[in-house]
Amino acid sequence: MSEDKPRRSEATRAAILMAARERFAKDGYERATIRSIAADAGIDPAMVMRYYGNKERLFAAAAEFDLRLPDLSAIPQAEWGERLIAHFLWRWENDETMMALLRAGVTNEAAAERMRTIFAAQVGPTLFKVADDPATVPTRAGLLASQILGFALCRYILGLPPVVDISAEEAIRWIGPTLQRYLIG
Amino acid sequence: MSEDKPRRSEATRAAILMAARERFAKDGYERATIRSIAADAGIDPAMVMRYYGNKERLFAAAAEFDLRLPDLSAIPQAEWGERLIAHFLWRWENDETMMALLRAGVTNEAAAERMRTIFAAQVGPTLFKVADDPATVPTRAGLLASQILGFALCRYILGLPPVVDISAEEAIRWIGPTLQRYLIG
DNA sequence: CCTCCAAGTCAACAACTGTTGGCCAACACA
DNA sequence: TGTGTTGGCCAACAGTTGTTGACTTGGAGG
Repeated sequence: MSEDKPRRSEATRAAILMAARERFAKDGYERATIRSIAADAGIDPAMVMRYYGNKERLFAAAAEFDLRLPDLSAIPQAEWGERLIAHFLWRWENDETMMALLRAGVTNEAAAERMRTIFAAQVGPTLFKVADDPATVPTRAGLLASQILGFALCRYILGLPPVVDISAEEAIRWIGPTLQRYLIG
Repeated sequence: MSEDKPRRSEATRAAILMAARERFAKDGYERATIRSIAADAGIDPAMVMRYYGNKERLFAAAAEFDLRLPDLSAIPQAEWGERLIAHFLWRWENDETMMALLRAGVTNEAAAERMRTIFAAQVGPTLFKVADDPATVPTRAGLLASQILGFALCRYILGLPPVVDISAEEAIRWIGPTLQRYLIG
């Protein structure tokens, strides 16, 4: 009545979600069409609507994301910066949800709002737990995000040649100290 | 014959270009429609086609951009980082072409290619002129771009609250040293 | 056997897109 | 006066989009 009990089959439901994440990551929000997502999942476009209602809610479901930030209190303070950039490098290359979120967030306000929420809910608390001066945490978290997102933007989305060519070890050696300074400098 | 001599009126031609830059900056490439641009310019959509041929070429014209990088050899080396971030902050807030380029570059391959070209043609040479070791210039330029673009992304596009709230002076004090290290560290 | 219902397909809708070609008004010049 | 030419508008095209509702299938339960 109040909440309809929709028909469902977990298998195709998951297939839709996977295809959606791929398309949103590759094409962004507007160019990823319901039809292309359905084709990738091997089903009819109408199924996508039946399972997720509309495109906006499909994106919301596909963009559910956990940064899986490490517990900094279990890591020597001197290694925080390097561990963080290494973590994000690995995360970015093994979960296309981040790419979907960033590509969509640049042109779609709802996706941008989602990124802000994830940032506030996951980055903030991680830093607060180990902060000397809580008052500076938001600024430090923001600067952290700016360097990490900027590197990902240049490397995975814009494909700036010199940034693409940087090895993982080099990236850690260059960017680790930057994050370190933003965290405790 | 071979090349048609199109009808033109510099006034409306410029109005179209200005409206296009605004729309591309606000909406990105796919959501900025010829019709909305024409409406902003107060003319008929067909005029846009007559003056610029098609959407892709209109964007190419609207995304013509000069970073106006300062000549580092005329600045004390110790100030390079702060001067650069201050310059970009000012540039970003006074020319929406950068926003148009970034918003479009994230979902449109031609726009991304344009950003790569601008980067290679304007950032590389500026650093080469004052470099000790030319071999490291591309990497340094790439890291520079990652921090600057990342900050702009968080501040002007995603609108992460703590990054939006940072004052210009704070931004210069935090990010200047980062760029300094990427340049000569 | 029949019945029922979830799972899925099909065809169409209205809106919007980039793009095209024909038409009109005004002015320049002979 | 007539004749181009320039700058602009209008209406329509073909294709694509998100979305909807009616139809078909296939298996489980009686």
